[in-house]
Amino acid sequence: MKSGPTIQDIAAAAGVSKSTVSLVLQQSPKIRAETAEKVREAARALGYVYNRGAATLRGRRSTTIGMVINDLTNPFFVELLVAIERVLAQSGYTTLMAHTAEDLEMQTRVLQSMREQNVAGLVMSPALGTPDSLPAEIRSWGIPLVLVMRPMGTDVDTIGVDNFVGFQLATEHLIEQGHTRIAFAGNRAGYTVATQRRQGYLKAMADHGLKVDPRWIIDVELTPEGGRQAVRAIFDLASPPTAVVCYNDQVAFGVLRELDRMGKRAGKALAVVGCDNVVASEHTNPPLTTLSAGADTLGTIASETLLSRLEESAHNEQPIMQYFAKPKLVVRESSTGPAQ
Amino acid sequence: MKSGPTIQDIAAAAGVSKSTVSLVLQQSPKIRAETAEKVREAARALGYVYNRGAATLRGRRSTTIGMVINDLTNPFFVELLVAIERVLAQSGYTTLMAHTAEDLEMQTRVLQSMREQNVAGLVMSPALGTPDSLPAEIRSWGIPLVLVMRPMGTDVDTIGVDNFVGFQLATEHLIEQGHTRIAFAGNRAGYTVATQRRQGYLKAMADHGLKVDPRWIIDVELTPEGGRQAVRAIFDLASPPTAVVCYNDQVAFGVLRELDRMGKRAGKALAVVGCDNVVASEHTNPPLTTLSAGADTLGTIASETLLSRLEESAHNEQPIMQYFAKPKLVVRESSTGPAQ
DNA sequence: CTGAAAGCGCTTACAG
DNA sequence: CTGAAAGCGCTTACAG
Repeated sequence: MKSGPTIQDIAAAAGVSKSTVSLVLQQSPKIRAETAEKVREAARALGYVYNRGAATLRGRRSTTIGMVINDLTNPFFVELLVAIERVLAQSGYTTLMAHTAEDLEMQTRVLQSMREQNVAGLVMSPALGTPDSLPAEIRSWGIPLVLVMRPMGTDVDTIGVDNFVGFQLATEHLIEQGHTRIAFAGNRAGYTVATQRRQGYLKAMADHGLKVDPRWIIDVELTPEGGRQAVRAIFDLASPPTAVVCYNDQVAFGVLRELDRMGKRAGKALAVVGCDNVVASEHTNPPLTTLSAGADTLGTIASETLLSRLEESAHNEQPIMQYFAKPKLVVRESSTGPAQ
Repeated sequence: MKSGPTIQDIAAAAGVSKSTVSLVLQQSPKIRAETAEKVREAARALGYVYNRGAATLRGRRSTTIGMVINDLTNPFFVELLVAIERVLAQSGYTTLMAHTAEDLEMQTRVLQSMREQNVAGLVMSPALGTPDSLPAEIRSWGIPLVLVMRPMGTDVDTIGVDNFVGFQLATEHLIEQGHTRIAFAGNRAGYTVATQRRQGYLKAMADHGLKVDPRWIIDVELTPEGGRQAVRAIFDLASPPTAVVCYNDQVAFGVLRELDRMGKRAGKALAVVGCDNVVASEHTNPPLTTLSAGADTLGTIASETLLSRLEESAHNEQPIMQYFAKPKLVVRESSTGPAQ
């Protein structure tokens, strides 16, 4: 860190005061055009770089936003992150990113670090097992928080998907294809999102008068390896299901892989539906039918929710935002077989 | 941003001076243990949060590292990012992340923003078409720079892979399987990394006395869609190649997909090798043979290179680091067929 | 081992 | 429309 010219140096070069330089840099209309031009010229000539840290300290408002993500190995979150970063950058904010890898201790460290860095706001997808009290704690720090994908009560701005409706949709699609024995892969006990998804599945089954064998509801890790286990569990049954709804695309990828290894074809031996519509789902063999929440749209809404919180004053507080997008089903070969 | 207690408040509560509090927070051995404990207790009681921005301003050294990545949709870079972040966090640094999406204007903006944020150092995978002068320019800013994956001359610390050796290896593996007509998918004119990879491929072919039809060297986008085009180009030839070396796993995914669509099986109709060993390469159908550079190792080395630059003084400058890992070939079914 | 003082680079009322 | 002055929260020589 060698320290370059400061506004003081510009002021001297342009023959004005520090205050004037500062106002010019903030594009203040209070400064005459010629003066402003003279100042900008001097700044350019000196190779001036604005010191945002000093401005934050003095001005008491920061332009960095913290983004805490639980799982960057899931491409859906990468797409979400990219979308959020894009919108925030357009509004002049810098994104401080952190990855918790579903580790609560890491999450605590990361949040601490973000406080120390003086973030103006926080977008967060909480790690599994995050205590329900965390949103209230963050609020007590005076940092606006928007939760993404993983709801934690109704007191905090939340952007996510309607998992119940989505999994109902996915299950009904399989029922329409003539399936009556449908499994659910990726149930995780005590995990809100998994519960919502399971209940959407159960609702669709019940609505169509289909019985569900408890062994069809398979608790596996939410990874490709989990998906492979699920397939083995399914074909271990005396009369195995003919279709499976997977917790997400990662699980579905494992399902497709294990089917292939067994010499079976997804869509024929077992109809498969995923969730997230990650880019790779279009390129699997066969291509994966999956629920699309639109990472791009969700990221945009999340950013905009946070931005409007940052702009609001004490008098014009807006109501809590709870937005759950209705997913769409993108039908590909894994659920229909090559015939269609 | 509500402003909490400062070291001044702690000093008052603990009955010591500001200086003492500051020293305690820096774990200075100059302070007696009892005094330190008293100060820490007061800080805890007041709910104190360290203001890193103020410290940076006064101390003239920053603890944030900028990380500029060209393509987060490629999971390899995500793995790299995660590794780098982990190592830097262990050394007390915070990572400021930015994604350029191969856009030069975006890259310029992002670098500007990082300068304003006072980053102590920069890890960067430059966007395609970055001018050769950029590393020198960044050096002139006084910010240490480590390049990852994409070399730009020998004057700057660079961590990457030996693409030449890697693609030689990949091609030789296919030759050992009995292939003599081998294509290269993902040549991009004027792109250093693509050139290195192509030359590794050509070397292996030449070493084994195999001729290369120019139409086997296929220039496509470095995406799954590019891979699909490559397959169509291959089977349009009168006597098509029986194997293909792909620029990276993304391209290979498209190749596998298009083969499947044509009712052909990778490993039988066409042997396929990728590069990067991204997590998903293990879960394709069939699983993908690919070059592994070890994102984790590379990320660790890159971070450590940067950290040692940050610690060095003017007197003990270390030589430029140019580290190119020899990739390993992970052999899976896409290059051997199910027989093996 | 601890305290008083200066100052990092900026912004923001307050005068004029 | 512009300038002089105070101060954001911290660190770092310098005394003692």
